[in-house]
Amino acid sequence: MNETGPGLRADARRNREKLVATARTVIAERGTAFSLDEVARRAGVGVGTVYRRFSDREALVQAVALEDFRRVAACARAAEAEEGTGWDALRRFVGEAGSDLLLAGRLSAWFVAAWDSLRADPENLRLRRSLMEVLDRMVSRAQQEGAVRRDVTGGDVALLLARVLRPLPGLSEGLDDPERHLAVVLDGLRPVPAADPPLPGRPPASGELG
Amino acid sequence: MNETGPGLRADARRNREKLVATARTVIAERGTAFSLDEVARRAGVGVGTVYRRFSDREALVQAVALEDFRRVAACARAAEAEEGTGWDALRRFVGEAGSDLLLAGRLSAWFVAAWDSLRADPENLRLRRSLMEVLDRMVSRAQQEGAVRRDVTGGDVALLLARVLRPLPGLSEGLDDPERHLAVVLDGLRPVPAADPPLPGRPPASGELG
Amino acid sequence: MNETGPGLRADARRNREKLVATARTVIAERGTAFSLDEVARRAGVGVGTVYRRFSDREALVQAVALEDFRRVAACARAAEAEEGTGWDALRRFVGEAGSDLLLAGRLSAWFVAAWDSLRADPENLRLRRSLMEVLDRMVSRAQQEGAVRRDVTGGDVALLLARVLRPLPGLSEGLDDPERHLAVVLDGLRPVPAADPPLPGRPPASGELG
Amino acid sequence: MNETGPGLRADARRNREKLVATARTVIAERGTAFSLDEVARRAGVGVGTVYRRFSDREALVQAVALEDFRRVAACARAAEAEEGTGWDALRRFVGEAGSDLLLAGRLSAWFVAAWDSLRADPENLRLRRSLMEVLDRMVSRAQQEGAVRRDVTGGDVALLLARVLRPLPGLSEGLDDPERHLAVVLDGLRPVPAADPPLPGRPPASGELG
DNA sequence: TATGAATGAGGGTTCATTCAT
DNA sequence: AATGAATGAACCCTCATTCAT
Repeated sequence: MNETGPGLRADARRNREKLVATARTVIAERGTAFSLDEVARRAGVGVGTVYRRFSDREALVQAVALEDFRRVAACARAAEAEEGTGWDALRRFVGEAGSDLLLAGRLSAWFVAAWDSLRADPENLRLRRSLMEVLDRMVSRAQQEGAVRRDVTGGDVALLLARVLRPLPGLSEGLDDPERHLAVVLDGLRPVPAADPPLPGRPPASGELG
Repeated sequence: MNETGPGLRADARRNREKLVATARTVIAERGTAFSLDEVARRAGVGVGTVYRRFSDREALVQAVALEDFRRVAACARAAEAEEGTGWDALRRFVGEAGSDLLLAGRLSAWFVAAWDSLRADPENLRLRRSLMEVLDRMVSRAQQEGAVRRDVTGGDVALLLARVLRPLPGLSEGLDDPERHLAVVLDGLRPVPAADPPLPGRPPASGELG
Repeated sequence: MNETGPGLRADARRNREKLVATARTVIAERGTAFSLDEVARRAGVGVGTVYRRFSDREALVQAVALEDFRRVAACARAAEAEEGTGWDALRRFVGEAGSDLLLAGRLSAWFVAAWDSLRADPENLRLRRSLMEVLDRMVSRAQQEGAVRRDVTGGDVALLLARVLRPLPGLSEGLDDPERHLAVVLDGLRPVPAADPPLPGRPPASGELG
Repeated sequence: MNETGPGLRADARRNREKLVATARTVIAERGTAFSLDEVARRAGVGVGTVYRRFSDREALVQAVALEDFRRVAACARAAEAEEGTGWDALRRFVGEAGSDLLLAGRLSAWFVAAWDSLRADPENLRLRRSLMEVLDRMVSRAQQEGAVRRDVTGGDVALLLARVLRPLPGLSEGLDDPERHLAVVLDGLRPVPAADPPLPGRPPASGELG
């Protein structure tokens, strides 16, 4: 059900891609309460085609999330490879998540909701693991550079991104500005002046998320 | 449809309260995909009674959100009245939102979804305005105290709370720790060392949220 | 889901009865491939009403089978009580199954298909047990009277009835005459002249069917 | 659509045969609720191929029934030719129907359901006529031998076989033993002691079935 | 006023059938 | 000729909402 390779006929692959893209849009609009019929209609195909490609609703959601994770993971790897410091890499990644990657980021964040079934997919698992490893390395380097407080982990970054990137539905245009609030969070990750108490709770291990 | 006053017969009011409380529980369990039948059953009344009290599904959700907003607003007023500094008040309010107010906070955050229809209800409007005024005052005082960066508003605080408090569904037990991440956000609100760039975007005016 | 008692409102009970009766007809026409929508339409109610009374398709089938089993069991008890010999009771029961009970008999026979789920219903279990006990007694008595061959059991009678009563779909009118073939079977149950070999296979114990 | 002759390319004929054989198996497993996709998949061809060979679902079912009728008819002719008496031929035929021919018998019995459309196919018509003629001859001879009651016809035998051979779905393993009950029926065809009343109803003329 | 029965639109899913490759 | 992708009607079932009791 996750055929993406060249095994698919050209038109079938086009349809599949159209479906995933349409699903992303519809989901962004309607949230999890989207309807497969609507996706099919707006993609210009019959419902049957949706079911030929995706065994069920869940599978379609997974496919969207998978594509998003791919982009996010690629972006993280690029930031790590091309930036000179851990902090710069982290800042670039978070920045891109909030602007260029916004939609992708929102959706993969949103679909953390499907965590259980996502976990089942091998490629998804691999992607999440890889993403967590990159984030952990970025955070560690930035901590050694003295640029990030020592009591956070890559997992914290992932979860904070997920929290902030999800859309706040119902807000009037322009109010839902995740970039702005990501910047606040980024500053919250800086080393703290002595006065403030350390973070409560337990830092999430990357294995728990990846 | 939102009669809460003494105009209601005693048993009718009891039913109404039971329904709102049950709805809160059911919504917390099932998310937005809860069913009115289940609420009615678990409240021990017929569906008809739900409709006598709440014109439709939306109205019930609003009623729950309203009660939550009331608690949140009361908490903010108490923090403002009882704490010596704006920063202490802000910290206390955010802290309570993450612990004591957690459920209420999550729900009201969740129901930001119903923002448009919530706006219609006069009491809700009043509550939100009042909450926003308190938050704005807290932030202003804390900024004058030099405890909070100058480029944020009470609206930023409200939105950041909403973002962080919403549950991250699908996480394994213990991973979804909003208190921890509220602490990061709180630190992000502190005045920043000169190096970091100012927040991007536009500060939300309290009127846009209240 | 099997409320038949007085707990049901009068109109609700009327609807329930109409639904079971309609279902019996539709099933007789279409076989197991009948549609709930058609049952609802022909009963003059909405689909929702079907689902309010019967948790699912299976439950409706069970309800039909249950009513049929009730009639069949009652008929067997009457035959046993009112006929002077085991053979007469057996002959009367089989005869009634083929004429008066025809439809009921066919359906309960047909719905042996749902054996597994039917087994789950306590009343159904009780009815089938009771029916098997009566049949076993009839056969035993008739065997002692020398009227029935000694190598058959009440279970054989039940299975033979089930086989012969099911409709032979597609036959032109008048060709599907189960009464005629029940008479052949009844004669086949008579003690056999010495020459013929005994029945092959193993006699079914009544416990296996009841 | 029923090309079986040499007009078909070798691979096409192989496909056709594979499809009929697979269909028989799948139908035996799933009953009438089988799906063409499953047949195609298990036969190792595309659905399109099914439709190239069989105009629709019905036609495939007919093809299966046809092959079965062929076997049954051949078996009847062999019994008639090789047995010394009409009774022996009849007994052998019925016995083989219950053992060797069991599956074929069940299926053709099952597909009496498709009687109407079967009637349309010329080969099927010819086969059924031929089978009925053989059965009528067997019964007549056996009646002249004094081995079979005078009030039954070949059509009765055909219908009784159809009734008894159809599977009783839902029975636990071993309970559905058609051989045993065919033996009862065979005994029921014997001449009856004077006491019993003659068969009710009207003997089916072979023309009505063939 | 409270109850819960009835309604029917709508969503998920399957599958016979058609058609582009 | 074979393949399997696409289509869409039909079915099961749920649930918000209305209405008779």
